[in-house]
Amino acid sequence: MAVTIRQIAAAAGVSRGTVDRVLHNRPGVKPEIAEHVRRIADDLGFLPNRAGKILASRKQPIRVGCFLPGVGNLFFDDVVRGYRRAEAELSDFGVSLVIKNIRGYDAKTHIAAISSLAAGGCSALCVSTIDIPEIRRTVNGLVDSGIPVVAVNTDLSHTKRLCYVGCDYLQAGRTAAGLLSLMSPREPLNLLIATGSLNMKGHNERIRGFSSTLRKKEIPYRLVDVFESQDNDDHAYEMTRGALLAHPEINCVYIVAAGVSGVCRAIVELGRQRDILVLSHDEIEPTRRLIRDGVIDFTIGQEPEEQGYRAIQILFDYFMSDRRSSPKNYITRTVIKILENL
Amino acid sequence: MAVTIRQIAAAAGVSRGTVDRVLHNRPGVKPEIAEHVRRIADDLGFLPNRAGKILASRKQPIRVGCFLPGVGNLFFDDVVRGYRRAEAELSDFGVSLVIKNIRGYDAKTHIAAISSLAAGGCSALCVSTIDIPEIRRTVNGLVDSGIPVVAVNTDLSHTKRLCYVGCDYLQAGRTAAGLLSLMSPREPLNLLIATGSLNMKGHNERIRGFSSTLRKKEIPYRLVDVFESQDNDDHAYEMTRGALLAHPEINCVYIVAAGVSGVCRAIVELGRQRDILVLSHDEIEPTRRLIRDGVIDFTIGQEPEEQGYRAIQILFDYFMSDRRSSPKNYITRTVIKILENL
DNA sequence: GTGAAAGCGCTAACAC
DNA sequence: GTGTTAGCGCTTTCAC
Repeated sequence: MAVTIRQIAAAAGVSRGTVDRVLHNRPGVKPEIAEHVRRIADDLGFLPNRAGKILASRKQPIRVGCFLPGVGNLFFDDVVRGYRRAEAELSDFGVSLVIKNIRGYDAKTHIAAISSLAAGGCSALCVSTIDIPEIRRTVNGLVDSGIPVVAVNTDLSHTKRLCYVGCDYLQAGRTAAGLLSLMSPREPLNLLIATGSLNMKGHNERIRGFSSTLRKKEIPYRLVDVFESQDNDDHAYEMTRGALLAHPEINCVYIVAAGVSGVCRAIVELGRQRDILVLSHDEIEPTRRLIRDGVIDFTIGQEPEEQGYRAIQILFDYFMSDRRSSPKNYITRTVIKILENL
Repeated sequence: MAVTIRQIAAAAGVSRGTVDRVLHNRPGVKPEIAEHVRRIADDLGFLPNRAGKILASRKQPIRVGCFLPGVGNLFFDDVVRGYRRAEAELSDFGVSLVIKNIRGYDAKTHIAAISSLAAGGCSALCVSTIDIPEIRRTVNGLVDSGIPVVAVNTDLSHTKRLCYVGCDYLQAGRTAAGLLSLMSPREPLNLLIATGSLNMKGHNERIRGFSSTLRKKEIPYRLVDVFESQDNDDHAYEMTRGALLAHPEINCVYIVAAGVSGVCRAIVELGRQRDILVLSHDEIEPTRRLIRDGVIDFTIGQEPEEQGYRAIQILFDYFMSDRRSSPKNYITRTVIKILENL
């Protein structure tokens, strides 16, 4: 049986209260006693028991605020599912969530929402937002005021966020190209890239990974056109249609982010789904349907549910370790999905 | 705050002890009172708090015995890793493991090992074994004597095992073929199949899924040869070498189970790695190396670590729910791995 | 500064 | 049959 705080107290000849004070670096213990207790705890290899900790700490429940721009973006539904699953598992341990789901990428709106979560009494935050200076400042401010923040799905570079939980965008792009190269196309690739936004670092990294791997594998390709869908299917449809009509030689469409339905609608309407290779990222229901319908050949996923789930687990562990743990980034796997393993 | 056993006791005008007895269907409570308490518990939506339960139940720690034939089979190392990770996470909750790792598939040895785990005071078992009558009988006997058994990686058909935690072999085979079909080979496939054993249901299911999907996709193929590696690399090497020499037209090798290193050694030695498509299952270190070396084109994995981890979690939840939960099978994902997403 | 004690929610041993 | 009580390991409050 593992060593308990009681045994340490007995061995050190002090009370359990004192041991607890020492172990939590709380004031009110004579330095020499503190040192003595610390030594004994170390010698005995003391590791606090989580079950006891959890039960006792129910008096200070943990409220986690989750911010995400998921309205109108099915992708985030899976992240929320992960959040909720973690909440269900940890609710008995005193964890509850407040989820703030908004639409779009307006910086002011994001800052206001994040700040209001913090003001609303959350003990920690999970945020999926844009990596720009104003937001980084906001996040740093929150961390300074004692609210740990986990960056979910999109990292916040050079901030004091606790850690990043999300995918490796570069690897995702590389994987798309790697799989494409295995398919050893007969003719040179005439490529149309439909990205989400050229302002989104993740999207650009996917493209960078994609093209660098194509070059490395010496796959001949020509980039015919690139456009931004702005996460809007109608817009994506128009742009795709225009590009395909203007450039009938296009034989491969790489959908980097949202807009999948729009892009594919154009492809199908022009009767090109048989002769155009279509690759995409992420795995929402419309994407799955398009794979089943034979329009999309494969998609590269990033385990969004796992991202939400892990972020909460990491925060919980962090609190349970007295905010001492300094968790590592958690990078979800790059998942290849084709019809058969959907 | 959730409703506690105390509140039920108060509401029902009885003691906490009585409530506990009712909730656990223990004898010694007048039926009408029991009914009354049950009603109140339902009305209040009582859900026992896991933290409390866990702490209290440390007096009866849970010992799980894990049996697997993993000696000499790297695949099982990952399953064990999953077992150990679950143990580490749950050790504070009173869970400990006894892992019995043996070599080979001799039925008598398996039965002896499994029985000895049960006799050794385990409260539950995880077993990866062969699905044959003698073993099914043994498992049923254990379950009858009150030891729940989870079938890990290989199901035990028509037994009283709690549930199956493992992959979908049929889907794995289908996915291999699906990906192969995306690679749209220029010439008809002349196929060599290297299976583990024709006695292993899982291996056969992979082959069945594989060939049915090839047919469905109308990929022209001819099965040139099939052999059993018996999980032995040297034997696999000899057989592969013989087949390739006898049939130089072979242009695709499907490695269904262990023996990957042996098969690939023959391919490389004969200088055929450039012109033969090589697909495999599972993802052990030699397989990864062979993918990096460009010998294997892709492999289909089954998340073995997740299997071990989940099996323990499921058993723990089962005990925490007073053995009432009757868990569902847990099927791990069919994972496609290529060089870029290894 | 330090010890003693109460309590988190649940279980089980022991009274009556 | 039922109530009471003593923990599980930890935190925190209140005395001294």
